[in-house]
Amino acid sequence: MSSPESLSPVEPLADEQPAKVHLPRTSESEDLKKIRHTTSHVMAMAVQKLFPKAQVTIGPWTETGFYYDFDTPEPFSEADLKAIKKEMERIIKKKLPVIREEVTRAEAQRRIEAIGEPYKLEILDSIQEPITIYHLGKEWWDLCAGPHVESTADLNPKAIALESVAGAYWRGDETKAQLQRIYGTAWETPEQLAEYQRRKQEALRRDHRKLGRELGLFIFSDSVGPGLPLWTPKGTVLRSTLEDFLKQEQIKRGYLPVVTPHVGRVELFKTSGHWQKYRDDLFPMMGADEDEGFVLKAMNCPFHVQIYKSSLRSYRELPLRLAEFGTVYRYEQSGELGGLTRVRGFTQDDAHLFVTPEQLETEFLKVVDLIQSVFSALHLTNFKARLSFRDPNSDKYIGGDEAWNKAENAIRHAVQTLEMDHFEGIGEAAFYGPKLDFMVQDALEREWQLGTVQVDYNLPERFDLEYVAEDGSRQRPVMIHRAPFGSLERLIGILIEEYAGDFPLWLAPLQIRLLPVTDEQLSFCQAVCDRCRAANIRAEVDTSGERLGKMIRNAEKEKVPVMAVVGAKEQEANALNIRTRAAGELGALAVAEVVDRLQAAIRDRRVF
RNA sequence: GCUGGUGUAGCUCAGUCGGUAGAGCAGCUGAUUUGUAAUCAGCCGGUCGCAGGUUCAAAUCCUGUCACCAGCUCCA
Repeated sequence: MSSPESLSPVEPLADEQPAKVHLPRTSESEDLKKIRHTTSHVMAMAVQKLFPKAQVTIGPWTETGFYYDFDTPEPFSEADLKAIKKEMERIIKKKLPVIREEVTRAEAQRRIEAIGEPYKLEILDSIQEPITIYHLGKEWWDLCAGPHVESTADLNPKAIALESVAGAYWRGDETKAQLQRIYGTAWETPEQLAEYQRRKQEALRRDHRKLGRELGLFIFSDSVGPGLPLWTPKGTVLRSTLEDFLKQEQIKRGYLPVVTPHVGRVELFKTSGHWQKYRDDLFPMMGADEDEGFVLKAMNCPFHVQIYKSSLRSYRELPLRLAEFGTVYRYEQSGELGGLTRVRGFTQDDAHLFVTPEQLETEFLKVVDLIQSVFSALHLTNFKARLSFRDPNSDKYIGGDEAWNKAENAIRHAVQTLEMDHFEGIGEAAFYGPKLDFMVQDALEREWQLGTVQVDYNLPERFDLEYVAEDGSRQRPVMIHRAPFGSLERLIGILIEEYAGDFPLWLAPLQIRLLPVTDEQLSFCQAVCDRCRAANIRAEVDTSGERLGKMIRNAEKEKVPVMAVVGAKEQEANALNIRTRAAGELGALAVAEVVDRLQAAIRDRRVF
């Protein structure tokens, strides 16, 4: 991964929340791969022993464990899982040898037909030679590419756990049968298993849903509806600080701010093509079935396009960069919603760049540079860049081959120029063009897309956009859609987990809290607080009348970065006794010095 | 949307075999005026997610429904 120059030194985080612990993953260890493969076979064998009617389908390993899908008349209960685990222990104790056998396609087919498992036949059709079968002693076998351990004696039942049951569609296809999937995890030693489980617990502690409630950043209300977060005062400070930060960066780079409505005519989205493509995801409003009807805005592009179209554009005006923090609404499937990472109403830090074909690559590079500098200011170093290209065998994309190839090459070239670590995701493109996505992981190591840059030859076509070129001819501009944050909601969710709630000073909803040792210092504290606020520092006085120890405890729990203790001595000397979360007690400092240092630290996005 | 799990006070959680709900924290009030992570006492707080059903009696059993969590599918 490229490491762009940091805009500010890395801020140390208070270590109350342990740092992420890296566990060995299957992709890194051949031994774990073997263990998980064999364990999954043992589980399938156990299931078939206890539930002879269960059809076994497929059972790969995952990064932290394994799963197997079964077609059963009755879903598995928790009691069933316990019984299956017991049966697995019995099988492991038998010390069955794991034997690899290479067979011809015809032979494999004959054997599968003999045991009557139609799912295996489908799998057989889709796999390449050589076809291998792995046996557990003489009692059970399955098609499997391996590798496996040599004997079930190599498995440690105490390092294995069955975790959950979930529905999963056969071959991931919604229209096909839903199977019962059992997830498990397997390790070399019980200690590794315990470490893995402890790690999952820890992830739960830095979960943004939990921290968001504890720190009072946002809420959900049953009366408002699922997937619609409400921002409390503290969360709103965080939001607008991020917004202001990006707005300033954008002004420096020649973006022009715009504001567009939250609803628009159905007709607009028919022209853009979104209506046909994403009909079910739009929130309908009155008369949405007719062209005169309205829907809630689900994307900003068609609105910005209207602004572009509002006058005849000259090549001298391009690139035209229209930016808006646009709130959009999408009716996501209910099972998809979760915390701030997947919501139904969210604010995109959206901008649309209208450029000439010649400007495309330069502008694309500039956008990527902006995204990199934003990520670096936020200390989000743990991201991956994904080149999202179309699947050449699918027909869900709009636009000609030539335009697609041109755009894909431009993106590839840009990424190479910036020497950015990346991977290609075939079939991940938007229907109107290829894109470059920035992926980050949440506390539970699930991947989310944040920033995105998308090239679009389609909308200019559909809306018949033009500019007047140097030679007086009418030309078609290219559009770049881009959102460094992706959505403010998702970004904040990820940031809460990344920082474990411990926001850097410049982002912290409250930056300094003044703690009067006795009521005698209340008015002095109030005066200092006013002075801080006048200097744009987010300050507050603790008026609870509690003892100092309790006030400090409360401030620490709320993760206030700077605390100022004020007793008789400090008031006398016009000073503050500073304690920071990151560095502890710093001793007495003059009020003026504290204000200056705070201002500078906030401006430079540093620690106090 | 599908499969499984979970819903008890603002938060974290008890609640046995069906017999009309309990703790800590938070909040409020009072006393205390306190020097670097919890001062003491009292008080307030619940249609047990919601709606039906079974029963003399339901937080507890049954059905439906809503929300949340994990996974699947989708994702501009």
